[in-house]
Amino acid sequence: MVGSDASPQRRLTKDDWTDAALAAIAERGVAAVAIEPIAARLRTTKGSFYWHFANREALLDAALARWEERTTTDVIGEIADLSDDPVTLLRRLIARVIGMTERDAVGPALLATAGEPRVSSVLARVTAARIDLIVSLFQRMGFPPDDARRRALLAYSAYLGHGELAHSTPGVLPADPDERHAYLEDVVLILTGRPHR
Amino acid sequence: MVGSDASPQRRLTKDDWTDAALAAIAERGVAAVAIEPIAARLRTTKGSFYWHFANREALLDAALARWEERTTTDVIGEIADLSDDPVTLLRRLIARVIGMTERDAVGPALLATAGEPRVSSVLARVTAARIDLIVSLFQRMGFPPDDARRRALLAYSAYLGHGELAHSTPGVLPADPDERHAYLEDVVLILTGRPHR
DNA sequence: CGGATACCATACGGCTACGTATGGTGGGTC
DNA sequence: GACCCACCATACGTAGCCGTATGGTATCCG
Repeated sequence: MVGSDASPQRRLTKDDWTDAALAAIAERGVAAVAIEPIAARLRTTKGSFYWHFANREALLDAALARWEERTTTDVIGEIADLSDDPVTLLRRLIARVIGMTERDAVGPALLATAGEPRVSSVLARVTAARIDLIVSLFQRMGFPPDDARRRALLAYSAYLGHGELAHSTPGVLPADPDERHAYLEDVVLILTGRPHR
Repeated sequence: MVGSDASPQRRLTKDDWTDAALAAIAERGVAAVAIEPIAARLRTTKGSFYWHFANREALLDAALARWEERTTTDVIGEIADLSDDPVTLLRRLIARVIGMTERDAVGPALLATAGEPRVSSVLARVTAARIDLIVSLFQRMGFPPDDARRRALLAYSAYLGHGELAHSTPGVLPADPDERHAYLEDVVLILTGRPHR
């Protein structure tokens, strides 16, 4: 349920195929990047595909590259406004996750296929960039570097895990908007709070 | 890298096939539960498989059931000794996760295939059981029910996410044992600490 | 030691996906 | 209006996997 099924009768571009591949990944995993099924969804045939791409691998690479770019540029670039105070930024970052129950399902799908080298290298870059951003937020809150890194790891783990929950068993997450907001506030307080001695 | 490839020349049991299927899931996802490749790994043929099982679905069901049983019995039963104090239990629970870098990779693989009904029902049960356990821990620490549930959600999200990180990009996690221990202590303190006003 | 039963190998047909080859078609350009 | 080239459909051969059918071997049991 991402890019829908495309209009019937117009010419396709390389990007149409890439988007369809990402939609397939989001729905049924990397293994679902198969030319003929996607062609059927796009209401075209392999003939179109093999004009735009050399083979299946090329399509997968293009999809991964597109996701990497979108993910890093959008999320990180949009958040890291660095004019606001770090707690606000962290809250915004977390809200972005908690807010959308229907998240981008590509990330989870890729995590499951971390075995493939192509996938794992993309994942490594995206993960590192995101964690570094969160580390910098905690540092700007006054946490010493080691402490900041541990908190960032915890925060990012929670981010990933929340995504998995939303995608796999959304029933356990708060459905009511008020509860979601309370949860968000609680998470921020817990992650930013100095523990009692 | 779980069950290795089995000895060459003895008779196989149903459980041998089930274990091999779980190993396949751990390595390459649910889609890797394919009879002929697994048969090759077990150094036998489909003839063996179709004597023990009706079809591929039956094998997948058996593998999922086995994982569910192992997961709930082992982890929950072993932790929920309920004689110790809840903070110790939580620490033990978290340590079990942080401790093994090489985790059981079946969980992450299943999360990725939450689309399939068979997978999702197993996941729902396991997830609910685990979260309920953690909720009870926080309640026994004195947190009111709503608060306890939110903290449990955060803790379980972190659990899942940590597993994903360990499985996909272990490089970002602390490698040094001392650092791992410091991380564990920090996580416990953060998750159990009352936030400052 | 002869038969029955449990377990396995092999061969087959059907399906689906990959990749290639080759022949359309339609919208720009002179 | 002839042409060309970007773009697509169709047909083909190959390969991997499913599920069935059927025959083979090993082990137990009387």
